[in-house]
Amino acid sequence: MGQIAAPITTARLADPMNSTRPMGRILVVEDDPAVQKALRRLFETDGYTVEVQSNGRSALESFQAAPPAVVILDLRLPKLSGSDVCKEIKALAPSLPIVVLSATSDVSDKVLLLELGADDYVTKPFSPRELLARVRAALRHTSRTAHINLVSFDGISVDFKKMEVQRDGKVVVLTAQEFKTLQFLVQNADRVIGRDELLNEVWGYQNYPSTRTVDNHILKLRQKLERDPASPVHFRTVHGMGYKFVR
Amino acid sequence: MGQIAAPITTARLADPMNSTRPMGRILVVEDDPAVQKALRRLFETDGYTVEVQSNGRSALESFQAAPPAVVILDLRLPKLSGSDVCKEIKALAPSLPIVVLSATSDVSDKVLLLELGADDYVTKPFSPRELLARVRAALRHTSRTAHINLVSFDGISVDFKKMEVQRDGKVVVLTAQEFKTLQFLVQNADRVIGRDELLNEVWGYQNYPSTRTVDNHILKLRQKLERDPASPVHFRTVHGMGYKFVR
DNA sequence: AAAAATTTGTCAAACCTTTGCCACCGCGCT
DNA sequence: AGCGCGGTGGCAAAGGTTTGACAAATTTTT
Repeated sequence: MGQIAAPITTARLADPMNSTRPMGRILVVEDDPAVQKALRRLFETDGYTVEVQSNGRSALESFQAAPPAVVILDLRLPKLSGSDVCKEIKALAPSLPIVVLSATSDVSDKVLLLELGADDYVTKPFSPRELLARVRAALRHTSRTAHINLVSFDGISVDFKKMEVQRDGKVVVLTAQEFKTLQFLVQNADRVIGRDELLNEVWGYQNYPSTRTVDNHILKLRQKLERDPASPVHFRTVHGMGYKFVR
Repeated sequence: MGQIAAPITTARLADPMNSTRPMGRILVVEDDPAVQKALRRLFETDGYTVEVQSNGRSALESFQAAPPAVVILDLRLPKLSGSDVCKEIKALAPSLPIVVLSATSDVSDKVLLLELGADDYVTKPFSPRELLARVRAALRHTSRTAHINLVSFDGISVDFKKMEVQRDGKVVVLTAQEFKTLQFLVQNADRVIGRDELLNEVWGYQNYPSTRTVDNHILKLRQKLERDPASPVHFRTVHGMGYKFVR
């Protein structure tokens, strides 16, 4: 298991670019304490919340108590075999991605994998980067439901795919964070959103700056997008509550 | 040979909004009943219509009776070898994508595949997600990029078929990796693409280098193709997000 | 109705990340 | 051994984000 012990990837920033979601919870089902520790560190460094279970039974219990966003499952498990856990979970939540860790490639039977309903598969020894990449990919796929590419209102158009905003036909340059904020607001139009919620949803659990930061970003959005930033129409503040975006 | 030794296809991004698309029919040619069952379930879950054939002969018959959108082909087959089936199909319908399931990652297989005209292949312990992704990619490939062999802009022309790039009439030599990166970018023009996504789609999972590597390749592309590499026009960086190719 | 308390707007400096670029290492091919 | 390509790590520069202070606005208390 050399590679797992390898130096962890450079502490990446919470958000792997193309998502505005907070990182999710990960359920790691693994009996080897060393691997547990390594995985925990790996994912926590990347901004996920990690829960570890050492055996199949407790994993299923934990799963039912609070379903995570992804499950990482070792096939060799005490109490209840990995395959059974996998099947159980798939029965309960078919769309929840499961990444299987297998000790060797001797499980080389594709049948097994397919039958299990696992979504992805990594053989040990695996590289931290690869596992991370697969988890990210898994998350990306499931959360891509109902994705809008383009919204426009009042001469402003927001293209989520190109990450481009135009006002009256002219491109307005937004920074990454500004864009993410905008995206979240637009996707939650008409709803009052507290600073805390924005912080959670846009900034993620990793870095939790002061609430002033939110104000600043709203400010910038108003300056860049409102016709009269002094009396904002779209980015409204709801005193004592937060902000609300209306078209 | 050098550059063309690269994998037959470049993996592609799964389409974000495939939920409403009319997914096609898939012809699965596979003799192991267990795998048959698993594959059927996998694809039907994803919305495809699946037809299964257990041997080469019946596969060809079925194929002629009603051509599917994609063929998934196991190489080890009774009656008629997978390679023959592949050749036959390619002879009848050159543009129809075929994804081959190969038992081993034997190199000779890959060469063989190229000769056969398969569009993609998946080697033995494969993950369902991966297979699904490849099928989706194959479908998109034919529907979108199949006929586009050549793209040109700003005095630069990219010939995907010949794997050749020219700038102002002069051939520019790109390495395999550079070319693949270029190809992915061009095929996803105008969209912001994160380093992670590039890593996934261009580099693949098996070797997952540092994100720095992506920067380097972009750098090279800029040096080789941009008129003024210092202020790139086509290979734009989107700070905090990734890169975006625009013509 | 004024004062006090709380919340929000605004700005620029401080701080931290990300990117561009380069030199270097290693592996496979001749 | 030499070459070329792909990958790594480091450094400086570029660019963004966060903070903290204070003004302005709003609500709550006297």
